[in-house]
Amino acid sequence: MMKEMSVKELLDLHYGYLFDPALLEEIASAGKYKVIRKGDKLMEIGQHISEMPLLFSGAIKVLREDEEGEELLLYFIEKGDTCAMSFSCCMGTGRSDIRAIAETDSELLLLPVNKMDEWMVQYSSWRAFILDSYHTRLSELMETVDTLAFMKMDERLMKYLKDRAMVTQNDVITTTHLAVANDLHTSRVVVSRILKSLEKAGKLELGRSSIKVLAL
DNA sequence: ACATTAAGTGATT
DNA sequence: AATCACTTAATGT
Repeated sequence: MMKEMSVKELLDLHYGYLFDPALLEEIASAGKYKVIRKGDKLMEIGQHISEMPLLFSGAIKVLREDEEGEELLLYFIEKGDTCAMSFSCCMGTGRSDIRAIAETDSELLLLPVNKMDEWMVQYSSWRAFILDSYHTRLSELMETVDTLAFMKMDERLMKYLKDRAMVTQNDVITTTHLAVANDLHTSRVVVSRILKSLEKAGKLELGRSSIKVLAL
């Protein structure tokens, strides 16, 4: 239906109001446009980072891993967002602390870190954007910490499902209880039990490999 | 038809 | 909330 858009057009559409024309031009020429499919891995723990993603559409899931290789979901990066963390990561160790996987099909632009550095001093709009992104990421991280520390498993699960429905723009989540358990760092049995009780409470509808969130 | 994977459940810690 | 053990149900080949 929609005609193919050039990178520049996509940039103008999603970020035009944020950056000044000169910067938009630079971003368009320096960035590498990429389309990724659901489930694709964007970043692995320990992998070297030399680029920062700028999301046009879709959502990226950011995970942490413990010593035994068990995962834990940190947060989602949505369209119009970026991961400024990768910037500081490059300045420091240069290696990723996290794993990033596409939650949905997504379009993004990869920006080389050295360029970002230049833009920081040249463009105040870029500086403001990075700072704001930093703030957003930190807030989300703190929210995750709160969730982990203060909420019970059933509340955590419900929040997780709502978040996931939100970023995918879809109240039906296609996943397995096992996959959910891995994201929340718990066991499948626990997830199955809580999901059942949430269904009885009328908050969900369960199917094989699908969960429909009703209480949005 | 058979094997595999997803989900449900009681009992125990 | 986690783990074990076992069952049932849906799906893939």
